[in-house]
Amino acid sequence: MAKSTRVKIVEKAENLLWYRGYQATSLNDVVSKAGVSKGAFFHYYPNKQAISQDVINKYAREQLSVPLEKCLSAARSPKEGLFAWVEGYFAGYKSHEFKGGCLLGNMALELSDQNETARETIKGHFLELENILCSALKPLESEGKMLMEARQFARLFIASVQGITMMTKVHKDGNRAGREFMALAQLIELAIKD
Amino acid sequence: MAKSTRVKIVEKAENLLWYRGYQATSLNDVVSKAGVSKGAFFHYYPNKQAISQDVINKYAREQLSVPLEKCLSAARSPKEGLFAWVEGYFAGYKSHEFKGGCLLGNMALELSDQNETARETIKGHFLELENILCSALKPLESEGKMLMEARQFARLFIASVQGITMMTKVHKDGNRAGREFMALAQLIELAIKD
DNA sequence: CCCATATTACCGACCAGTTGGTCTTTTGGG
DNA sequence: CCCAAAAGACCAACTGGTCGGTAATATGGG
Repeated sequence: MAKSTRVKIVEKAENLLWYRGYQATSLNDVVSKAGVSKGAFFHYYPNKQAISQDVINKYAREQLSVPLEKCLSAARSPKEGLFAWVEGYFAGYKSHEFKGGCLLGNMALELSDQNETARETIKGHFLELENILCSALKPLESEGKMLMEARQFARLFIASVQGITMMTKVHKDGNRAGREFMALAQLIELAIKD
Repeated sequence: MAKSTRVKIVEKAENLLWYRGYQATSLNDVVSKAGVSKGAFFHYYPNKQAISQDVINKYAREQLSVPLEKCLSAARSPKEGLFAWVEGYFAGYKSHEFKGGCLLGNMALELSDQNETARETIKGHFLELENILCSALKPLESEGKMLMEARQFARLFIASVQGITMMTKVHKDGNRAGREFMALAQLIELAIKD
């Protein structure tokens, strides 16, 4: 079955918002690249903000929380789950030649000060990631295996992932990126005992 | 002496680029807020890119590398220098109500994929910070006080600062921000022995 | 089953406003 | 008088969004 107009729009919008950002993505771009008319776009979405919200939610779910949960539940221990996730995230990023980075992080910096509702949405997604990590790490904390409070570690981990994603986008160097993500693994190693 | 037109332009441009980003800052805004004419602007700068480069360089020097070097050289040890810098950075950020974040990081995400020369400029500034940190930490490495390679730690530190700055911009919560920056201090504590 | 009536999906010209940038003109100190 | 500095009118291209209209699809009574 052919892709519905709505799906064509949201997929192209995700792609453009991811790789160009909010301001640099024009609705004309979205509709022409998606092969639909301006009218069709405004039939489904009232404005640019609305589709951006949709895209942010879709991205956070499909690219972040679902994979993270999958890694954590599939692994034999939270620590191994984290390693697996870092590896997968790095591989995916590398396969895109370190372009785009994390849509959620990009939108976070571009929109947080300009659009309060976007900020709230993004904040919610980051909190969800934090909670997913926390609920996986809490057991370790009770066993005394955490060298840092679980929640504190979760926050530092998320921030480091975002920071490393940024640095990798700037440097666009595979070797360096590898070492950068290795440092992330070292952080896990430092903070969680076996 | 009164501020020269050039200075008025660059200061206002820095302010707008910092708090709104590249695309969201229009030259009309810059000139009207700076109280100068369009003609005056284009007398000093050939285009928007050029002044953005100037602003990025000014910011990286005045807000990042100079303060970092000052903290490291004033402290009794690199570790204490880092703590002092984190504290100062946090205090400055807080006094702006966690708005804007780090101009260099903002531009990194917004421009790295759109403008190769901007990317190179930003990359250079991040490398400089890395080198400043490295040269301060190398001695500790020889003394066996580093639990992580000095360069590796420097990179993780810079990335974490960027990530935490991002998270703080999103959450805009003073208590949370304090804990977030505390985690940064813990990272230093974990990686450097006394 | 047929067909009138709604409803939804879609089209693309068009709108006012803004953008980065150009060009001619004016100003005023040395 | 000269010329760097400054002014601001102006421009084509583009922006997000509107609008009047058409085509396709459901719906439901006779």
